[in-house]
Amino acid sequence: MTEPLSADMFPGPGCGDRPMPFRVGDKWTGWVLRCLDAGPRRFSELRVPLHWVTPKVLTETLRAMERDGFLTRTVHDERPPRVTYELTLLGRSLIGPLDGACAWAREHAPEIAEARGAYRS
Amino acid sequence: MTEPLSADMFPGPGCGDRPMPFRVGDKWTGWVLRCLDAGPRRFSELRVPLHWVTPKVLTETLRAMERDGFLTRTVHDERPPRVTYELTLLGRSLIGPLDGACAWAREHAPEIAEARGAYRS
DNA sequence: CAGTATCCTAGGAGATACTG
DNA sequence: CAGTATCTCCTAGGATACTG
Repeated sequence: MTEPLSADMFPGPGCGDRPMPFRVGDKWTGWVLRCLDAGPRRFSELRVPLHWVTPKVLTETLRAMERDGFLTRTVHDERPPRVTYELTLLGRSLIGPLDGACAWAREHAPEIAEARGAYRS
Repeated sequence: MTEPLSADMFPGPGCGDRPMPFRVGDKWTGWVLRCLDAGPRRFSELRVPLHWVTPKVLTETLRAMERDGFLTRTVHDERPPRVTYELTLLGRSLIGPLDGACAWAREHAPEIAEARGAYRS
């Protein structure tokens, strides 16, 4: 059994505002990758840490990732309905570069902030 | 003396259309990084390989990179005017993750293409 | 529960033309 | 040479409400 995802797994919508010069796929793809890293999740589980993403946009993100072969969408024939999303091997292979990007950001974000502060005109 | 940049250094505008789930900064930031990798370049030099980017957009890209401390812009007091762009250490530090992203794309692009082809609905 | 259906808007990006 | 100045357009993304 995988641990439940925390509602404050990510600091907030502000994440996207930090000086992060890397982007994986669509705006929320990176966060979804993180959420699915530990195992399959259902839609409502993803909505917990990503509560600042509307269901429409989350659906779009998930569909795009499915289309590109990053994850599989499984509809379980139950009542109430249960749908789970799980990373494919291809999707997992994105984690490496994603970690690289995050490491870069963690290391260099202060320099960007400083450069922005010093920038005039 | 650095080698001149080739007009077909990049396949074409289609580059951006290939399944490339990574993005560094703005749309053309990655390409500019590549162009400046070998040494400082002037505006018109950059326009050679990036001839499918309008001057306005290229300027915007360069200004954003300058603002974030990725490159320096030097105006030489000459006639005709000469302006050169050069990567900072911070800008150079982006090359590593960029290479990682490109390696990923080179290795996995076929899988994405296949997934897209197989995707129905 | 797991989404759709609508409507709307900001700004990234491009085309075209002009200038210190 | 190294850019500006306008104008325009598109679509990713969001707000809100509803449904099988």
